[in-house]
Amino acid sequence: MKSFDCESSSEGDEPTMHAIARGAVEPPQWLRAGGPNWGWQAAGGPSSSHPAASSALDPAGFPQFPANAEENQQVPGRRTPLSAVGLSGFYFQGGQSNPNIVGHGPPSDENNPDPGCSGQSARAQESRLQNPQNPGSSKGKNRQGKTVRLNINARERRRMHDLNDALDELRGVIPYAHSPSVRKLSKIATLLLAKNYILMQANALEEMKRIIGYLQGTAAGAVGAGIVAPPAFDLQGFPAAAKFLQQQSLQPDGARGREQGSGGPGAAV
DNA sequence: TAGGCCATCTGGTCCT
DNA sequence: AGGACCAGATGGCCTA
Repeated sequence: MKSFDCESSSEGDEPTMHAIARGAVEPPQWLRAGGPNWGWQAAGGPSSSHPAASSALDPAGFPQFPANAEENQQVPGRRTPLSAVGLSGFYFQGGQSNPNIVGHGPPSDENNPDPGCSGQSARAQESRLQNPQNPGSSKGKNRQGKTVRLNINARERRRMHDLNDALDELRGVIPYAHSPSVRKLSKIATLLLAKNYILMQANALEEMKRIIGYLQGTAAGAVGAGIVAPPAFDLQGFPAAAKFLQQQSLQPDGARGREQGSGGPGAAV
């Protein structure tokens, strides 16, 4: 598919997507970036060479969690269902004047797409609408063949609509800038972003488990007394914990206690 | 104007 | 046989 050949995009929010979706497969980066940034951080991988990579670090582009479906529908570029614009049955209205477009019984709107609204090619429309000038004996068969073809087309259209609906739902649950002024994520962007979001969540979960295990492993009351990692304890795999402990060690005792209660950087985990 | 994205049509393949 | 799935082709829309 050509869409997958050239992923660079000219769309407004696409740059954010690229840095996130293609490069950020090393989630720990988001924890190392100072502050409770639960956002997408460019991982400095291959994607960092992408001209748009830096924009992914822009907090302004940071996720505003799940917008509702209504908001999604306001996003420019949103596909408009034929039925939603009152174009159901368009084909059959035309088909009545064109003997080649006939159906068996009352047609469903799915069988009657709107040639003016759809993006179908003129070639496709022409081949479907043209009169083949076949002999009368094959006319019935031809009509039946057209009906079969229309049914197949309708099913395929419905299938693609279902796929798009699923993609819309996916857009609704992954963090990115949901806004009427921001164009919705492309399909490929949605999939890549979702993939990295899952990886990030899994990574966060792993780290949280390690932190909990570590805290449970330390002597009771260690936090109140001032947390100090055991000499042999390797904090390399605990970026957030390391940062937390470092801050703890730099703060006076009083401030330390307050910080623990008010949810400091460590609380972001 | 070129490039990206998309919807649709279409024919092929596989499965039930 | 009919339906689901897939990929290629095509043209429209939008943006830089």
